[in-house]
Amino acid sequence: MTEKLTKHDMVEDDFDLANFLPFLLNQAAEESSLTFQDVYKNRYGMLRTEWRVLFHLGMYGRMTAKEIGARAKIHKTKVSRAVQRLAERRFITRTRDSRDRRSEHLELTAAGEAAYRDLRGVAKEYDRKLARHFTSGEVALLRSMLRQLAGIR
Amino acid sequence: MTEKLTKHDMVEDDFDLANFLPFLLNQAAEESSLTFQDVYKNRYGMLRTEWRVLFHLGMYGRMTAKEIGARAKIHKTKVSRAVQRLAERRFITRTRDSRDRRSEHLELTAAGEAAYRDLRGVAKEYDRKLARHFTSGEVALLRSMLRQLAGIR
DNA sequence: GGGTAATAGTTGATTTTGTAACTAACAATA
DNA sequence: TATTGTTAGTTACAAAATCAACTATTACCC
Repeated sequence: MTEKLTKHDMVEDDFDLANFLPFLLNQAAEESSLTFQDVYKNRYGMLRTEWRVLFHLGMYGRMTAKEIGARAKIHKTKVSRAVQRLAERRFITRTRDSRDRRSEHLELTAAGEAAYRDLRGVAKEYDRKLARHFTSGEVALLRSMLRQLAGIR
Repeated sequence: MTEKLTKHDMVEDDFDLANFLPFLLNQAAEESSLTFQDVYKNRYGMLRTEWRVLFHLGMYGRMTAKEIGARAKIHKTKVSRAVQRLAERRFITRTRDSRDRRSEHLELTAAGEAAYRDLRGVAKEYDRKLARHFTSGEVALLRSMLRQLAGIR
């Protein structure tokens, strides 16, 4: 006597959306961002985009808004607003390019540099904490895969 | 003659923010979401949260807004609004629980089910495409690590 | 050179999200 | 059964993201 099965009792497909990579990536990204967000938010009143801009400038040095957008894949309007706020708070300086006066070069001030170092220290610690769950080989592989998925070659 | 080095020439630290896990996770998540977003956005006019709610209902069947929020870690206000929109568009039905009239049970309509199947098919194909860059062992490890980082045990 | 297209960055309008306060229903306890 | 506390879900308002249009400047090219 075969009873009627609901659609959810039947195995229709071997694909399980709970393992869908974009879904898992988003969940992991969101979860791992939250803890760190508290730090730059509470300690420096920064938004996520601002922290990203700050860390790109801290990591690679002087560059234009466009370059930051390209590297970090942040839309130019977001970069523009983040730059405004960071400049207001004296974390960065903006200087027009003399040869192409449309663009301007952004650079960390001493205060920006200090914030960057501070946050980088926290980030380092937090990264260690996240990596602690895995072997160093696993973490290396994870980073490499994420870089590839992110389109960073 | 030791020249003055700029701060970026010096190695101050072994930690490179370009490898910061939350950063890499976000980049990978964003990149991998974009392609798929186009599908549910253009094909069904859905937002990300709506697609997520739809797929939870499609995957696990009838459940309440609260359960969806708990499983997918989506805030209740986001779920509430997604449910409203999905119900307006007749992708889901809402029926009050007779024993506890605060909560209601959500279920896919035929149209919702069709959309779910369609999108799941696209997702499956896309997942395969993403996984193609790696060995199956690598992908399995990746998923498992992401689950752990996401706090899904 | 003059006209057109392209580029860097900004601004404004519209959507979407986040936060907090709220309603309605239920539970527990005295 | 009144009192107080919880819970499911909604709503209102503020914050932020998105999208399109805009300014100013440079590049192209006839």
